[in-house]
Amino acid sequence: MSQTPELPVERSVPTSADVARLAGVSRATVSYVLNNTASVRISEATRLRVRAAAEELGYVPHAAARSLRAGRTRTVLLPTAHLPLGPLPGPFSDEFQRALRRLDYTVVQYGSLGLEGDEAARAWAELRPVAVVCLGDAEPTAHGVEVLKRSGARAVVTLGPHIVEGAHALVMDQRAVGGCAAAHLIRRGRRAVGVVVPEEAALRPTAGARLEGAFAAADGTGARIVPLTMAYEEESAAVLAARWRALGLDGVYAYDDEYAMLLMRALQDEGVDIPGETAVIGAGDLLLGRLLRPRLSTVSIDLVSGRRLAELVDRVVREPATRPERHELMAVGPVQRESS
Amino acid sequence: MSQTPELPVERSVPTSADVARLAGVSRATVSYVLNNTASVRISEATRLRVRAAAEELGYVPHAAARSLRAGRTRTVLLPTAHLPLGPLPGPFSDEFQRALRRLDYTVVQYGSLGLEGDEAARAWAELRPVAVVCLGDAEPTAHGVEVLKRSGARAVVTLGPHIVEGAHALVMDQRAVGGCAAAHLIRRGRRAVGVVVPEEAALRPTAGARLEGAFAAADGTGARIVPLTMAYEEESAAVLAARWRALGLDGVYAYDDEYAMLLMRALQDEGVDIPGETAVIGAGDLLLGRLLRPRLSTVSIDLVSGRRLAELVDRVVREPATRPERHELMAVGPVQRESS
DNA sequence: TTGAAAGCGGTACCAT
DNA sequence: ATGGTACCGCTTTCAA
Repeated sequence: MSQTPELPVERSVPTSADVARLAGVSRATVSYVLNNTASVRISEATRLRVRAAAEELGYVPHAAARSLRAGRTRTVLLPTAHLPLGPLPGPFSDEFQRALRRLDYTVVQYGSLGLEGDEAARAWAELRPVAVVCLGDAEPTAHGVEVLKRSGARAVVTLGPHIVEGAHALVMDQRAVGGCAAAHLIRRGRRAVGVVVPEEAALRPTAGARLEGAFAAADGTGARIVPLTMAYEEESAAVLAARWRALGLDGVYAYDDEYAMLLMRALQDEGVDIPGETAVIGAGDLLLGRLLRPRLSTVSIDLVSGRRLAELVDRVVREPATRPERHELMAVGPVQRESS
Repeated sequence: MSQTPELPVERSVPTSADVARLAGVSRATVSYVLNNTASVRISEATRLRVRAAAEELGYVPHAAARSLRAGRTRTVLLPTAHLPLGPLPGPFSDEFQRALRRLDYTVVQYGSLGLEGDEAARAWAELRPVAVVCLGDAEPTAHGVEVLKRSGARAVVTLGPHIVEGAHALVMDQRAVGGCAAAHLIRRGRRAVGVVVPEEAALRPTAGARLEGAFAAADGTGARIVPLTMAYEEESAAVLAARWRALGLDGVYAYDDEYAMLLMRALQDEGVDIPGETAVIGAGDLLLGRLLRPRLSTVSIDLVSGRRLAELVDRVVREPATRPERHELMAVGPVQRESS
């Protein structure tokens, strides 16, 4: 408190009025210049004065004031329950964000960790996003969608497994993943197929859909599906592996590659031959799956490009009359390696 | 710009004035009731009427209007270049966010993908966050910090490797990670230690700091450090492995566990004995590292709890006079397994 | 070419 | 116990 020359610490934040004063013009002029408003012609001299003043003051426009006045935002909200975006690969979200930014949206990710259902939707609605894109975890309820729409959201898009009533759904059907995995195992002659369902709560929606898909794939083939719960921990995998032979399974789809790698190692430690005794398949086609021996079979999940999803969002925003559609955003296919 | 195609469906978003009208009270009263303003006493009957009206209309307050009036937000901005949060483990960020929410902040992650340096800082400043916490990637420049402060940010916290001038820095020194890894290898008798530097641009800051730490650890020990670039792809690892013997290294610290697993497999395929011929160590203590054989040695990175970091942020926000400090937020330690 | 002024949706002070 | 009202910072008619 005594050494530095008393900086007026609480110097107030510069507003467009400050810029106007310094440049000797009106606030309106400042707005015109800084926004390059095409419908108004401002002399070059004035433009320079305004720009210089803004620069000197370190003026940054106030987004809240701007959107309050405009009556709408360009905010696209991505709610996330779990931080590393649920079941989506990194490159996809990167591309998605870039594309949205190029379309002049402000992409904001809102961590909804402590919030439940409708409470979360309310919190999102307070920000008046023009669109809400739910990437897998953090699904909105039907009522939540209603709240968002009422608050001005022109597009509520869900990539989750279910169609949420009222949402302009772009459905990414996780059932296809489970179906593909189970079908692959059955095609290769397995008749008793375990399906790992992670205990982690955040993965439940995805896991449930994948399991559902596995059941559907087994339907009418004579093969049976056995759900198995497991946590992402070595011990949990070991416990499951210990009772493996009692289960009498000859194949297992282990939710995703990480769970599959974990389980496969536990089974090997238990002396289970893979794929002889039990075939193993994961999902996601992680690079690391190729490092184990035997190499891990997997289900590759190709998403539509982030760019295309961004364009879809943009279209719905501009024409909210668009009927909720069901776009297929995901292409899945089995990748057979050595574990199946 | 003509963009409102007069949709009849465009029922306007309910405001507190609508609620007031429906409840037959003034806007002030609505505000008092909905915010439970302690300094004002409202009759129970009125409260009920207001609440019912708000409910019926599906009223959600407008965050922008509120913070415009308040003159400040409770927004904590987490800029992220890469979407799944940079080099931080998931549980940490989860906890951090939860804790901030409990302290009544609104946590918003802002994807800064297409933005460069000062441009990014400007974009963040438009949101008038009360605090900005940079979690590793997306470091602000000194000028960026200045812009943020001027725009009203009370705390600019960086967890990156460098102290940014003006930022209330809580430094997470990634150099310690590299130092720990290198020291471990040297302690175990290795004299020529490779350090993998990922080619991925997003990892550069972290990787650079870790490399720097490795150099420092080798200093004066007679051991030498050899930087090696590698991309996160099987082929890149194979290329590196192919010229391994020519490099004459007897140890390698491979940035993190994922790179380490990739490289280790490539080396094994090349016939390099691990750890006999070359010791390998990663960082991050991933579960998957234990699944390979030999089991991967690693550097465990324990962060201060997210809760504590949240409390630090809160303190700086409430007492911005707090001198920029250098907190040690990270505790690292070697975890020796079989690969070293 | 520029300025004055009316709001956007809330909040909080001051009356009543 | 409530209502009236003046703002917050910015955009955008409408006039000059």
